Amino acid sequence: MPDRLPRRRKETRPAELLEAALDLFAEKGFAATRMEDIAARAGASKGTLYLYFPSKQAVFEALVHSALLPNMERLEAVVAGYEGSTPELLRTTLRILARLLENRRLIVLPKLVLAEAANFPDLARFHKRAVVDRGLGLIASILERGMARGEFRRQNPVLVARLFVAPFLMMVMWRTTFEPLDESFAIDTTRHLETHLDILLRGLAAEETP
Amino acid sequence: MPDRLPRRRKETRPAELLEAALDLFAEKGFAATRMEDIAARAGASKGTLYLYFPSKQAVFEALVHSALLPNMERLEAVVAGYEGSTPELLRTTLRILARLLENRRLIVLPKLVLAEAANFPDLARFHKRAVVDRGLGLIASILERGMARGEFRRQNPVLVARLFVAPFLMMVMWRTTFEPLDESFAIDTTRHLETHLDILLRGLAAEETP
Amino acid sequence: MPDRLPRRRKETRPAELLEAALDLFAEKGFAATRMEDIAARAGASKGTLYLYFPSKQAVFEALVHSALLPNMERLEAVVAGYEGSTPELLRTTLRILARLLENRRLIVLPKLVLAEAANFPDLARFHKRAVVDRGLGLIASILERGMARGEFRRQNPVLVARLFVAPFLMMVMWRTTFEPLDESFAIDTTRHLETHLDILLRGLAAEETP
Amino acid sequence: MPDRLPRRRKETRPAELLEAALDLFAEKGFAATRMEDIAARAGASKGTLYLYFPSKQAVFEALVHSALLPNMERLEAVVAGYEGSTPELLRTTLRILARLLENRRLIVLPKLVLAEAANFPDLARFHKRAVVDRGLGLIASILERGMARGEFRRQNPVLVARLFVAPFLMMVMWRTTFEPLDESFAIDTTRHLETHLDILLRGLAAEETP
DNA sequence: GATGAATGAGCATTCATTCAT
DNA sequence: AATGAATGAATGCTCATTCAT
Repeated sequence: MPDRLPRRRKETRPAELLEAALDLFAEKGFAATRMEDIAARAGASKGTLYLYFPSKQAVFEALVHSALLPNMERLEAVVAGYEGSTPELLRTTLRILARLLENRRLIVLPKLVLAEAANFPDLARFHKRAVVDRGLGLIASILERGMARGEFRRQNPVLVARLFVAPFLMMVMWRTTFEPLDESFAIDTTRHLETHLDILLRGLAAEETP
Repeated sequence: MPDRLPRRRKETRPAELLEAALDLFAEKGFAATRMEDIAARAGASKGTLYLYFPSKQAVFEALVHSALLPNMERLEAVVAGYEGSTPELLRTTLRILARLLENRRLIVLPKLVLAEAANFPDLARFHKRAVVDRGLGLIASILERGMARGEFRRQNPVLVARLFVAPFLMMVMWRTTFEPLDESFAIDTTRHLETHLDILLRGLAAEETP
Repeated sequence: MPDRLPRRRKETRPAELLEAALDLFAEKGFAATRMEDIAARAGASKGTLYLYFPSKQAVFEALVHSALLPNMERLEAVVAGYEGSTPELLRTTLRILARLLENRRLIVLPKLVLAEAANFPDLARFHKRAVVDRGLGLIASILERGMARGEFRRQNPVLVARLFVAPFLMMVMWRTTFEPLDESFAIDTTRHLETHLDILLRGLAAEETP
Repeated sequence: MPDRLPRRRKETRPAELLEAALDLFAEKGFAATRMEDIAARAGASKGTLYLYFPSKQAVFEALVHSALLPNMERLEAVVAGYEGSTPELLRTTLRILARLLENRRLIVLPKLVLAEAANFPDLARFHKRAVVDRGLGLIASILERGMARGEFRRQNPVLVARLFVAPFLMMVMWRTTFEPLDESFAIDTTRHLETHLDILLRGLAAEETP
């Protein structure tokens, strides 16, 4: 009887399956990951996987929902409650995002969404709305706060938000694309992003009013 | 009368086939594009396609080689012959790259390479060496020129080169991923990149020496 | 009502599939037999065939293993337990092998192995070791027994074993190659082999010791 | 002008093409040999090959005709003119055939005919008539001569002819199937056949009439 | 709830053969 | 006579999905 604890797992099963799926998607990409492999890694059978998710695409979508949205909300909460200077808020935001980039499994999700967008336009649309637009909106609101407080010079906040985010995208693509090829391709994320912020803050600084 | 000159097209056929492949890869991605479709769009048969390219992967590779390398070389030539101020050189570089971004078909190639890197690591390695590293090296050399001439403050040039490039990557991903979903998602590339350069140049400007 | 009991046939399926494969290989040869045909003849789908055998070659190999080895063992057991005179043992051996030749489906396997040896060298190697060498060794041991007991004159037993076997090979090739072309090409196997044994035994007989 | 002697080869071209085909069939078997390869090895183009042979099967047939029949005729001539004892004639016949077996390229033809018989029944039929039946007939006539002259005891000559030939078939299959796998699998053809003849002649010897 | 045997649509690739030049 | 570009039928294999147990 090596097979104890069979029931009662109903609650945890979906999470276990998603975790297995995330691992495999990270390792081999979406197309190369077989439903059977996902089930096997989660210690379940193919049938069970289909019990919780009606299709491979559904697994992918659930993964995106479950992994990205909580982080989104956490970040929004931090920003909402912030009291200090806007440059400091921007630095805090950058560091929170940088910490997310450290999570080797999490980081593959945006890459996957981008890579598979042509195959799953609905998912891409959802991701744009729920992650991209919402994230850019959050950054833009920070920038507006800075402009309103005279800390930044006037600029289109949405536009700058995209520029603020671009180096994160670069890191996502680099780490998911090139780093797996060879360890020596690794980049120092922190330095990359701190330099980014440094240049950005100087570039955004309000004109000296002599 | 599209059906004249059937034989002796050995010279033009590969280019026609690559063009068709690029169109389809752009539309549907690599995996979803069938060899038969490529051939058909080029007005040829499957067998003819295999006459010129031994595999689907080979088509992809030939596409990357033929489309990216010439532009790389053109850019290097411009930079090598430049005489004016470094900020102007950076602006010229940005505009050349921006114009490449306008090419709706060309732009899908980097996206594809990134998306398929896991499936074609050799191609990814080649692309990193021949496009990414080479391109970043070129930008870094421009930045070094500016620092040497006292136009920019001292910074790690490779690091800054990556920051210079990040918004281009963002545009590539945006235009290939989100714009096809809905026309209204389009971004004004020029404004995006000009703002980027504006902030970057300010952020990099040499300290006032009073 | 051939369509009952669709599931839970895991135990019997491989044998059914191999039987179908043997039929088709016998009829059309290895190359000309399609996996789909094998599956269809076994009342299964292509996918099911691949569920049990990872490739066409694997089907072939399983067939060779499953059909030849048991007979090999049976024959060895008979020889090992034999008590009578060696000429009688040789005659018994010949009759057992002759009976195997009667099996119209079994007989195609050696023919196939020979015909496909260039395409499947590993299989050929295995077959040489597991069937040819082992069989020749068995015959050689019988011949040695006869020589040791003074029933046969001294001769290289391995060499003679090959001569003992040659007419069986001839029957295999004849029946698989020429008989299918025309019924009238049939040969009386029994007479062929009994004559063979008759001549061989006389040719091997110990010199009269006057 | 590296391309001299273009014309005038009309006579030799077919022979060159057949030689190339024989080489390749010997190396890789019939199915695995591509028409393009045959043409290339003969220094010609695919089109030229089709100029002389209407199909791959036709190449095969021409090969069988051109390579086997002359040897057949040569052997018949030797037998027809023979004057000595029948055992000696049998030994001479055996040696002529043994020498043919030494020809590594020639030897693959019977193997190919057997292997491909299912795919080319017409060729198999032709081969049976023109080579097998004719050859067995020749041997049978020698055996009849020996029985008529009281050198051999009475036996069905056709039946014994097949037994005489069986070890040659074994050598053909062995050398074409197992020897290419590993040099160490080589057999001493001469000893094999001489032992065969020795046993056969004893086995056939007329009864001592005391 | 859970299983895993069964399905079959889908696609890359090969190569004998044709025929305009 | 000779070429070689073009064709397209044919087939092994994969894997998401279904469903009887």
